[in-house]
Amino acid sequence: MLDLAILGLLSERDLHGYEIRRQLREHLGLLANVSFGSIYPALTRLEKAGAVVAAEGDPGGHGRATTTPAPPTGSLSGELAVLRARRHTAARARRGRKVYRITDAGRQLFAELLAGSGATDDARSFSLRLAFARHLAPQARLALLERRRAQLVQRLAESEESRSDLDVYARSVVQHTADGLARDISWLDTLIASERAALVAAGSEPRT
Amino acid sequence: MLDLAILGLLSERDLHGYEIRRQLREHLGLLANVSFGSIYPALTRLEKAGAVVAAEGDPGGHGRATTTPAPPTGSLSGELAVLRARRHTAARARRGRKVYRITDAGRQLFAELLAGSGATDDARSFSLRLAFARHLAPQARLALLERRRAQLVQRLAESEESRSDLDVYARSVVQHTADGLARDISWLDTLIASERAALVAAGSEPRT
DNA sequence: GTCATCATGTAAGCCGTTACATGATTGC
DNA sequence: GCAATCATGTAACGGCTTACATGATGAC
Repeated sequence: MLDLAILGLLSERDLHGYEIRRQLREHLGLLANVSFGSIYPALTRLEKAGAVVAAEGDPGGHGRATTTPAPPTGSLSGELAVLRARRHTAARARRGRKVYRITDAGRQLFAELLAGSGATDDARSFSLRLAFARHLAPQARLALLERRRAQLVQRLAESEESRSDLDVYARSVVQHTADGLARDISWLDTLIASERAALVAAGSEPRT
Repeated sequence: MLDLAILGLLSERDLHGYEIRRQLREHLGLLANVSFGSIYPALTRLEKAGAVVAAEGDPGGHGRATTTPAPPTGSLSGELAVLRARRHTAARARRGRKVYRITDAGRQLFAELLAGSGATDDARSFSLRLAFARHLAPQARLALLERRRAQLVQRLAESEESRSDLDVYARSVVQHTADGLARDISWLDTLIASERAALVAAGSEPRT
């Protein structure tokens, strides 16, 4: 889950750990309070797995040529980010600030996590995927939404079948949860509808 | 969190682990899929802490007098539960089925967890507390609701202040989340209002 | 006689947290 | 020179999950 978020952010621009956290907690409210104790190990893990590479942020003038000597393959925004990050620090050595760049393998991993054969169960995981849905093929996007919808419908059904001998408070909680499910479902319905419309507009047949 | 749930269920009737799980996943949809690997260790922990005592469910006729020889202190429902559990098995030894009963220490722990000086942060924890709010003093109940309300209001404010350069999907997620927060807040408002009304009806001043 | 359900437990591991330790840079 | 913020990391631990191991009972 964290991996997905990190790769998602990195697939837009190169970032260092501290920045990643900021984006996570401001930008997306989802993973509101992920801590450094989470992020840094995650980055290390991803680096070992070859999903990202780290470039030391100018540690004294002897170059940022750690692994990738700035390949021209579409990473213009990445280079800009590095510059931006270095901007108001001029050329000073700002402590080993490691700027991470996603690799091709990383992009592939990201795609896999996003498509997510692995359990889409929880709300956070789904929200996160949806937040990055832009990187998904239209059909995959639609599939994601529909899978989620099916889950919620099922849960709603289950919650309805056992409205038993609860007291006021428990009942209120259960009811509110059910209402929330219904609301989520109709939200998904609008999203699904607009995805369908987009698919139709693009010319292909959107039948499930 | 699990401890709270378990103690809450046990404070209503004596139960064995398997039953606890059932109640959790049917009754309350909250902790939908807690697994045995969670529950049994939790029970063991609680037993060690003296919060519950276990009575072997008739393991051959040599008595269920493990720790408490059925004290007359209000545990009538507990005894009934044991009988109910044994009912359709007649007098057969149904494998060491451990029926747990909450102790006075357990009730106290339950009260503490319910009042919750410890972080009320997450939705699950709050919902769980509210579901057991019946066991709370009216003022504590109100305090719980208002604390939660304050949290949500703050989160909503934070989410509003950073509606930045997100794409359609991310924006939709953020917006939907914010809507959910607003909805939760107005739900809490109705609950708070009815708690206030109850307090007034009971004769005391509900200021704060 | 075998399958579903009831029933309890252990072990390994994931994913994340808090707390700790360190240090550089900027602004006052 | 001191505090706030930026920046990275480690260690210990918490809570829950999955998978595994075991066995009794009842229904068909």
